[in-house]
Amino acid sequence: MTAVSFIPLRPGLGPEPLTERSDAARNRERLLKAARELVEECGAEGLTMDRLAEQAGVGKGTVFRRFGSRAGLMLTLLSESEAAFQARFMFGPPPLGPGARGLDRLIAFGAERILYVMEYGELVLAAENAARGRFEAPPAALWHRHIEVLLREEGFDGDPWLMASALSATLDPERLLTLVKGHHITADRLAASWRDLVTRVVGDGRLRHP
Amino acid sequence: MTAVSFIPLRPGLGPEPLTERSDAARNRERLLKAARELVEECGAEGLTMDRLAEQAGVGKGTVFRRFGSRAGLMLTLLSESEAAFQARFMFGPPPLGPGARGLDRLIAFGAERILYVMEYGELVLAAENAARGRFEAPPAALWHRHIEVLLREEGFDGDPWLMASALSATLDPERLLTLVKGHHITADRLAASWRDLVTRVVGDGRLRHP
DNA sequence: AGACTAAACGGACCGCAGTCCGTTTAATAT
DNA sequence: ATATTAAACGGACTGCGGTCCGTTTAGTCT
Repeated sequence: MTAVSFIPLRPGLGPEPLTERSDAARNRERLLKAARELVEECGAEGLTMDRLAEQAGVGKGTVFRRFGSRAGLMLTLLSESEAAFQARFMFGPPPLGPGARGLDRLIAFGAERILYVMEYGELVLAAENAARGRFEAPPAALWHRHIEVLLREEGFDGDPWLMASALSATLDPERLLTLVKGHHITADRLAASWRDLVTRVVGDGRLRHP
Repeated sequence: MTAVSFIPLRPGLGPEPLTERSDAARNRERLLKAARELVEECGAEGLTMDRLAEQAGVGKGTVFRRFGSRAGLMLTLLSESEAAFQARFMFGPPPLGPGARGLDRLIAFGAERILYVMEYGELVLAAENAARGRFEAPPAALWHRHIEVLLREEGFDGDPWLMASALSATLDPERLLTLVKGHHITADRLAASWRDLVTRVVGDGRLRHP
């Protein structure tokens, strides 16, 4: 298994070619500031690339040069909170972080993910499909690996890669948001169902061999 | 539980207000013919509403009047095969249709669904989110119910509605297509993983109490 | 300071889905 | 036949994401 680099995302945060031209840096600041303002007052879906360019006092081409696409921009806006989330389940305290049993970490992971989507829903949704290019590296791949590892840790006897993919699909932001906003399902109920699902999937020994 | 009407979809197939004006009927035929031709030669993603209107020799407004949206059009193009699929799992022979045990029907359902997505993938994808209006009634709701019923039949002790939703998410066309086309997973492997998943979820008695 | 160059810039431009509204027309009533 | 009218029509229009390419400029080299 190859090593997983921490936080593979960061479309436009640090100096990309190691030295960034001053005007580029200035415009990046302007753009991020303007983007946060627009999201603040219009919501994520109210942010259009034209409006962003105008608000930042910058040409439209510059916006796309920097972020590649709208999804890439959203990914950038999310990168801090995503990184924090990643850090918590990779290095944080149990039961989310290492130190707890795999099943418990899985349960905690789902619960936290649900809360995360509740909080950043709009952005997450808008960031979902960043164009494959030299931009973006969506965080989803990391959860997938994470879930797969935890399944293996629990001695999952099956197809851990695909099962991890299936479990990830279950936490899809669009599904979660539809359930919560459209069907008035509570986050607690979602978390309970997730707990039930993963428990059955790992085939909890306490249940199977009482 | 309220009755489920068979084939709630059919945006523009039959005479809608029971008597359809002759020019409307004529244009509907033209549009469907042109749409099928375009999909044939350009694929689903190559079909644009402008091109369709032109090819059919019809104004753009007419296209939208008829189908409501691009997704609505795709839904219409799919309606025959969708109806056939529905008929098979609702009224067809076991193990897909009634007569088999719930778990076996679930397994068969997933396998068939996977094959279906392999075949009509592009269209299914393009049809995914039809606008909520007087158009469309996406088939997804029906599968959800179907899965829920089968879970209950197996004596599922949990939150059958949400679990059915989670299992549906697992069969999401976008996920399946990404897996097959992007990661070269075979349909067989997908079906096997689905089988594994639902077996664990219903908590197969043969496994739990050997 | 002046020349050079690669990078950054910006806005006109494109194709697309979807809307609006003035015009045409099929069916019906007289 | 003619008048009426509700429905269907069609294409100009909007707003969007994304691209292209000629122009400007920051940093460097002499």
